[in-house]
Amino acid sequence: MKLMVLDGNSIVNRAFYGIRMLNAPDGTPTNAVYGFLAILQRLLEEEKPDGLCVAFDLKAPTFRHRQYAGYKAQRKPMPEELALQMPLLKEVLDAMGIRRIELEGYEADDLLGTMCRIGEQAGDDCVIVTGDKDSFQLISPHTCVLHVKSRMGQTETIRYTPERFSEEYGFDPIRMIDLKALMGDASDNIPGVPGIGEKTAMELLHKYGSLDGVYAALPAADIKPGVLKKLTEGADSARMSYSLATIVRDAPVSFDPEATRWNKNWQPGLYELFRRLGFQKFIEKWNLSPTQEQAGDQPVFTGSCTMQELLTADDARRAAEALRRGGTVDVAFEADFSRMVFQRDAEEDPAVAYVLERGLYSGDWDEALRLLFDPALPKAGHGVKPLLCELLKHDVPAEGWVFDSKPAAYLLEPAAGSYELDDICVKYCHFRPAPSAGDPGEAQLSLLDEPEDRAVRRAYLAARGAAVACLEEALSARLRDEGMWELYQTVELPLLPVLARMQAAGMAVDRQRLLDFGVVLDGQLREYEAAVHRLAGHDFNIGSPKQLGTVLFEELGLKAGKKTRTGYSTDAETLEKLKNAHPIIPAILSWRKVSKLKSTYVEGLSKVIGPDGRIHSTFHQTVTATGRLSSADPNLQNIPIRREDGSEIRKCFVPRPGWVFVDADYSQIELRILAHMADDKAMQEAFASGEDFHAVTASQVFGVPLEQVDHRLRSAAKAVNFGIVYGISAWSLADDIHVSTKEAQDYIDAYLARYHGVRDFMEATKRQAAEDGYVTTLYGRRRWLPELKSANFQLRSFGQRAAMNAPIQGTAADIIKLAMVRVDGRLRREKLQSRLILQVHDELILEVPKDELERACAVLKEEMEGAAALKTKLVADVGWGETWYDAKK
DNA sequence: AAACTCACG
DNA sequence: ACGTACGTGAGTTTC
Repeated sequence: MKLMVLDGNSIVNRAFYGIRMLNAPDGTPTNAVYGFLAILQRLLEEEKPDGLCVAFDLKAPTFRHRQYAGYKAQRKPMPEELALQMPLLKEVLDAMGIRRIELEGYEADDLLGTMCRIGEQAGDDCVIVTGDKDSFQLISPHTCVLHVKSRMGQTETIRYTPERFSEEYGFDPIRMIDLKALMGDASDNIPGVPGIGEKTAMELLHKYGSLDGVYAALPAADIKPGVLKKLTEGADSARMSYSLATIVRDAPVSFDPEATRWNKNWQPGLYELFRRLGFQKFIEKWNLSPTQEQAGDQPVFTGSCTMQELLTADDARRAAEALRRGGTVDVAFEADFSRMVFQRDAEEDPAVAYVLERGLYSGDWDEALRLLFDPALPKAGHGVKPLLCELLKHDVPAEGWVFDSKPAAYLLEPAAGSYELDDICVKYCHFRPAPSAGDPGEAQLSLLDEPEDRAVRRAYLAARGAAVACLEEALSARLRDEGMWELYQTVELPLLPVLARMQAAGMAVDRQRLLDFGVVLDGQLREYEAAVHRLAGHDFNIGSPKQLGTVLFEELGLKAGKKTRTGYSTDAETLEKLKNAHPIIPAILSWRKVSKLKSTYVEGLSKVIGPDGRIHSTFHQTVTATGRLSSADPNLQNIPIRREDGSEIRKCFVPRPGWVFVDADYSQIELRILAHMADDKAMQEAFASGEDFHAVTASQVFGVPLEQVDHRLRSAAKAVNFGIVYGISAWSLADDIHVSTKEAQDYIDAYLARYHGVRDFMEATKRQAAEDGYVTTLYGRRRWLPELKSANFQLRSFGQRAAMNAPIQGTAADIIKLAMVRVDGRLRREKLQSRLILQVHDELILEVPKDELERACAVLKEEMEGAAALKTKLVADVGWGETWYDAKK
């Protein structure tokens, strides 16, 4: 059988520091337990062990041979939040029916060692899961270690087999004991040989194989005199350390691998326990249900009402008339728009829901839509953008929408990831929308799986409509409380129809030109491929980083740079450094570049050209943490431009015949926002001078006259400017511009000294973020930063950088969104045919009839520059042309 | 599904 | 001491 044994203490520790603070509804901290379960769940899926057992430390004042005076004395006490969770974890494991083991006076390691020995002797394969490296000495042909690491809040495991271990350490796993005997381990209070660190210890072991080998060779060995002295003097300590580092493999336990067999043998009370802890995810994941009655966890709201089918044009007219007499009309619809439900949002009795179904309606469908989506009718819904696009396809105006719960929920929690109506309804209104039981068709919850059940679906839609009404009240109040009501009313909500119109309009593509370019790329691709294969001496898949790594770093013996988890890093930055080391490198870089252009852009874009010859991207309004839009299917916000040969793609984007593109981008909008928000006079002056901003920065920061700022100096200043916006650190700036960390720190210091307004602003922002748990933009958009409270250094640092970046990036997002609303509104008010078709973060693109060119350019520039009155005036640079490439040039 | 790489602001 | 630039989406390979 396959036996999996886990180091409970070590894993829970990793989980605690790796996962942000979580609490059960009653306030009990749960992040460590949650993290442990997340890891366990993944391991169960990936490893599919037959048996499993979790070992825990149980320290007691009894004698044990690994103990000596002061052992573990230096280890910091467990934080209270974690200590509280230990009994909880054990309770959870018991309820899950998972065996655990602990023994007075023994550490988890010893129990793991003992269990694996017994398992191996019984012919089992063992997998040890731990976050410590101590257990590496247990690795054998039948025992491997899964090492749990957490980085950037994500946990991952690395499998150490004897081969993998030897590859990394250069000696056998059992020599791990020797290594520790030499270098010691502060966290385990193993002294080792004083003065010998990891490097020296590794070197010695590589040379002499073992601790005994080192001391056997000692007198005559070619060891540096200093090291020799330390080894001689530390001999006793080394011996003692050796025995301290040796894991016990015969702890007095009666362990039977068979008794650990596990197959989801849940114990009674597991559901209740998970519910109490708020582990909804695991309840769903493992399909747990309450053992007894224990009806649903949320009150169910049915939105019960009288259904009225709309079958004829007359029905539709009458319904529209009736709806006009209520307040807001709540609309719910099927994803394919084949069925829609309209309800009056008022405490009217009896409540009526009008049902419009494509299959049942006898009149002209488009006319029905026009009647029921009358711009004069105030309407509300959830996630209505797709509906608006559909309406536009039918020439029905997308106007008169007064509320959409999806962008509202997004503003309240922009990092939530998903805003399903049911979920936010539970969250903000404390009920789950469900069909009413009294409706025709005896709607049952279980029937929800049967979409063909018309009555159930209608009732469900009615419940959704009712939910929207409740959400409007709840979310509006929350938005007001949190200072985002105006942002919602003046930016997000009005933007909705603008985005819908952009999506519906799409952007035309010169398919032939795209395909021709594809043929050119194909030729290049073959050339580069042949060159790479020839230089490698054989064929292989250049697109496989794994194979590429083997060829470069093993066969050709090039010097590997940084490593990734799974092997050698082969990204462009790494290869760039090797450019002169071997002629294969430039060929690979060229292949990569061409291959990317071909597959992502030529092929990717060709695939999504619609029957109308245009590409209709989706602009997501509820995705980014900062308030930006994102674009998908396809992503039109990452079309090449930076490199010469990539911009050929932009030449394939063309307006309809007789029209042109007008393109405008904000000049340095983020830095202008920074100058304004930080109220930094020096930076504001730099902008006011009208000179090249990065050059002025260079001049001011490095104390050089403007005329003497050369390219190198300007580049450095530009990098610092970017770094400041991203939440800078010397380490990463150094990495980016290839200078020493000290030099980078000097640049930053000089910058912040010159722009002390920026320095104060960043400090104030960080302090504010720590106090409030969130940061805001100029217009009140919020980003929550739970990472700031993390016990994990990396996560916390990330939170601080995000805290500095979000107000700037987010304010830029606010401004361009407002600009979009203004541009769209003005074009329509002035009865121009020109239309907004694309946004790329700081850039807007219009499709414009040639005779409107001048007007459109003026409108675009004015509305963009006038979108915000900053102390540092906004500047938009406008261009136009027959292709996207030409318009931006 | 996750990892890697790379396109954009 | 710790080790990352901020924000996205897509194609390919590998597990």
